[in-house]
Amino acid sequence: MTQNTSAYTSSLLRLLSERGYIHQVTDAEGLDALAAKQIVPGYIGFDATAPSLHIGSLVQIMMLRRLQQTGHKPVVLMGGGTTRIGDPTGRDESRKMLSDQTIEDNIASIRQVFARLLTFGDGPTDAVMVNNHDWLGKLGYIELLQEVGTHFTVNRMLTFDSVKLRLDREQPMTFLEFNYMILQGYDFRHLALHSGVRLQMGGSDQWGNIVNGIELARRKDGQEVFGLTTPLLTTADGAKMGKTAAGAVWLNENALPAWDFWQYWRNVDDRDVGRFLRLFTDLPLDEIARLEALGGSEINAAKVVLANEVTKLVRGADAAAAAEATAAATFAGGGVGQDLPSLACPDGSIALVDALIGLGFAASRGEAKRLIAGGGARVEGQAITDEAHVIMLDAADVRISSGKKKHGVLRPA
RNA sequence: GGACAGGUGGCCGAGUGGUUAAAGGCAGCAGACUGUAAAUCUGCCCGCGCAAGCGUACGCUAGUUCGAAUCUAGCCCUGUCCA
Repeated sequence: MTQNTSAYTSSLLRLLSERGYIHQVTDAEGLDALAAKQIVPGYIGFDATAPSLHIGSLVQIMMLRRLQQTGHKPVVLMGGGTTRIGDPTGRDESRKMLSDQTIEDNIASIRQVFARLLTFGDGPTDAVMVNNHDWLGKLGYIELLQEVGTHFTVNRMLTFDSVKLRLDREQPMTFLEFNYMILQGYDFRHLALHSGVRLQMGGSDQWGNIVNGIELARRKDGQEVFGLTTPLLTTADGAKMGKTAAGAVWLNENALPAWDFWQYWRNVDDRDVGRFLRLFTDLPLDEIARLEALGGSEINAAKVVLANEVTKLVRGADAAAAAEATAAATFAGGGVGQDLPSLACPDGSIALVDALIGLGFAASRGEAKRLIAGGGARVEGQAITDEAHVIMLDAADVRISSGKKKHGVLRPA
């Protein structure tokens, strides 16, 4: 779906299109015209199932940022109400329910990240955060059926991918989950009616849900609203973004240290560098084109830029600088950096096995031993293959490594 | 409520009484090669233990058996069809 950029007159669609955010738009010309003449309030919904979003949501967050950058108004919709139901999209099993308190806590925690990337306030293009529990929670069942239920046919609902997937796999889909798309449609209509929102954006898997909302707004209120989706973001080797060995790449600092966050971007596949720079940084396009063109091992310089820029946006400039310095000291200098995970060793000695576990490089003693036996454990850069090895510490820090990328420090307290 | 089919390690998926801590694949970890990349090849991949070994594990519970993931009964859960 790559429209030619020059066809757009609004800076919003031009920017989104140039940087690779657009997969589908319901009415590109209509939206373009609207964005060219007025402030378009646009929203994206986010789940509140965890205390932090991960980088799978970063495209959406960045899209809200682009919206604001081009003079429009971002609306962050927290799914306080819909999280109580659970989005069946992309899931082949039901998800367990969360308590109200957990959901509220999650929303508060997630909010911190948005505050870094968007400017909140009361001005016409300031971002606002809303919670759909505020209106969904008030809806009675009968009321919901009357208001919304009459505009959805089961025939149509059954054709949605999220539903078909379950049915095809002969997995259960509860009636509760089946209602998710109705509520999401209701959100759009509600925001269009009460907050002047004209655009919903989201991942390509949200297309169906978005279209539902558009139809609902049109049928109930005669309101014309628009939808836009981003391409499904996978890494060059086809994996969904945001999952790594250790788990998800969380946006919140307390869920994932800045060092690990920075490292994720530093280790991105060569083929992803340009695309990620466009999506996840504010660097100008010609600068990105230059970085992307770097060949061979020079592309590593571009990866450092990517890691720095993204970390700066999400975690702050200090975090980015510290991570870069640590990387330089650790990988180029063969020393240790401040940001590496560390373990205090007050006793003056520690078994290598315990050090590996303490630093989080191994989950059990057996795993640590296997790592050592396989030649993957290093002390001060020297591979140690003796499982019973004990490290003696004097005054200085000792550098422990698992493989080539994971490094940590033992501090003699 | 009835009939039938199922519930195996992070995921997929073999396995119908002992040689099964459970084939194979994916994911993951490490080694080699490199550029903290990809691809490829090699090793590892439940826990404790130096080890012999021990402990857990095939939906849950109770049985049959010298011995069960495999057989029996009850229960829970899921799917398909019927009411």
